[in-house]
Amino acid sequence: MIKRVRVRFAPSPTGGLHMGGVRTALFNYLFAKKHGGDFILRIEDTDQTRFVEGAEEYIINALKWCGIAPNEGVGFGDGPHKPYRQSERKELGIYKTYADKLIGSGHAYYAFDTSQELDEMRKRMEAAKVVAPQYNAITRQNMRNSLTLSEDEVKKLLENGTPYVVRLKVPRNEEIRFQDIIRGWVTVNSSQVDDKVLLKSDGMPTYHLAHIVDDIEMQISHAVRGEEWLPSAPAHILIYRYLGLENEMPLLAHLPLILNPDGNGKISKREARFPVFPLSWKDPREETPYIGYKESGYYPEAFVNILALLGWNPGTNEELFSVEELGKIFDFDRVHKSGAKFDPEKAKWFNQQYLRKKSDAELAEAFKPVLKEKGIVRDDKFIEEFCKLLKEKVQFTHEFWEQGKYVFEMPAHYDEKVITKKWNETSKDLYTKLLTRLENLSNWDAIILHDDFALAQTEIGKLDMQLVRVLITGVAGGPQLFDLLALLGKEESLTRLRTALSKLS
RNA sequence: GGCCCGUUCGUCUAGGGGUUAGGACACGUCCCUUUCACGGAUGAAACACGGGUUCGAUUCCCGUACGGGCUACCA
Repeated sequence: MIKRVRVRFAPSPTGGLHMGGVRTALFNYLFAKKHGGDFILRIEDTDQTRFVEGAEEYIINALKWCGIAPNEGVGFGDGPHKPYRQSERKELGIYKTYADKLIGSGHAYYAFDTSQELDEMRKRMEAAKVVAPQYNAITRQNMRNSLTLSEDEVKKLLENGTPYVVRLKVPRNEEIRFQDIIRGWVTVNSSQVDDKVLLKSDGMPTYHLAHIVDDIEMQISHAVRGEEWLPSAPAHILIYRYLGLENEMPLLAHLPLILNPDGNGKISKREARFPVFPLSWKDPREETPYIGYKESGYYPEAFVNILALLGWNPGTNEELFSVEELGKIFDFDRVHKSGAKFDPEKAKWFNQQYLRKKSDAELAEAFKPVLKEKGIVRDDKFIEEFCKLLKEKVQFTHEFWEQGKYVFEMPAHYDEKVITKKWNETSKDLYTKLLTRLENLSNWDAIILHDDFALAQTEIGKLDMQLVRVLITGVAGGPQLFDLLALLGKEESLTRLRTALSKLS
């Protein structure tokens, strides 16, 4: 029997969703698309101490912006397995049922140790030169739990309402072998796995129990998550096994991490010199908000394209893909094992590629707010023409202004380098003659201007086109000069030329 | 420290027992353009190291080095 593909993205609402998380969501989404399956959003809010206001909403909005919306789950209409928020599922007693089952079969036990007692145990272990103190098959023998306490004592403690956790009883020395879709077979000895807490003293499940219960109940076919989960996967295998669900458990896929471009480690939101969040994120606990890809001028399709190629590739030389295309060709067999350093420079290039695919009208529409903000009024046709001229020069919409503001404003000063080099005592006379010629020109379009300039050179002397450009715009570079003159129009162009001539005397 | 995972140009990567080790970003040069950019061409640039296995290893195996992850009543 082949299971229907059902994958989930299951973040914790502990902050803004960063690009690594989005990439995990994306790969889940693409895999679901590829196999015509379901993509589910589950909110894993089992840690009440780390809950952050607005995080859940942010996650939902970010997925929407990226165009990788789940078809089931929190914020996306729920579905047959609702609720999809673990805190709500806990109220239903779902997790306790499974925990009780494990206790019943002797694979889990109650532990009454206080955090102080746990600290003391760790200190003792460290003093005894144990490098990694663990609550495990050895140390649990000296702790206060239902394995060391008598049945009566345990009963009494429970009746008295003594706080307890439920721990997984991990065997002392047993090979645990499991297959990962991306990494192949992984073998770990159970001596390396601690007796993981399954149910916390506040009654909430930990991730380890909760995700397993939910993946089973929600009929998840593939558990796709970051590499940071690989070390705890053996414990998860044990839980499935002790629950008698090993044959029903989802296939595992551990994704490589996205690494910091310079130096090492996972991308850090604090130190990064590039956006790490898709949308800007204001953490209620912090002063300054983080600016997002959206606010930095990235198109969602570019952002998604960048992410898709971090740790995966199509096996061809093509690099530009829409989400739809990716959903047809993506699969785990071409996902890497090793982490990928993120390159902000290449990210910009991707955005440029998408910007250039936009029509002049679309670009103009996006640029209008900038003009409006500056109090500049121009008709649509003018703005479109402007965008057409400058689109080859920009990577982001906001650069239209930086690159071409001289179209909308009279030059305040003239590029010094060019003036120093090219403006001499004969210039004023020469360009005044040019001005006179242009005043008499009846047609003002790029081709006519081009021809007339050529002709002018034979009649009034050699013109320096870059100098002309500087007289008109103030800056040394820009789009085709004749196109630019045509865009400015005769009156504006000549006014600028006159102004320059008088200022430069 | 221990455990797990990894390692092809600076970066993202293709490839995979016999290749001039391919592409993209960034960088250099040239062409196009009466400027800049775009585009085109081109250059520099990589199989971490040491042992095996093999006629032959960048490719397979083992070590080492390096990188990363994990090592909570966090996910």
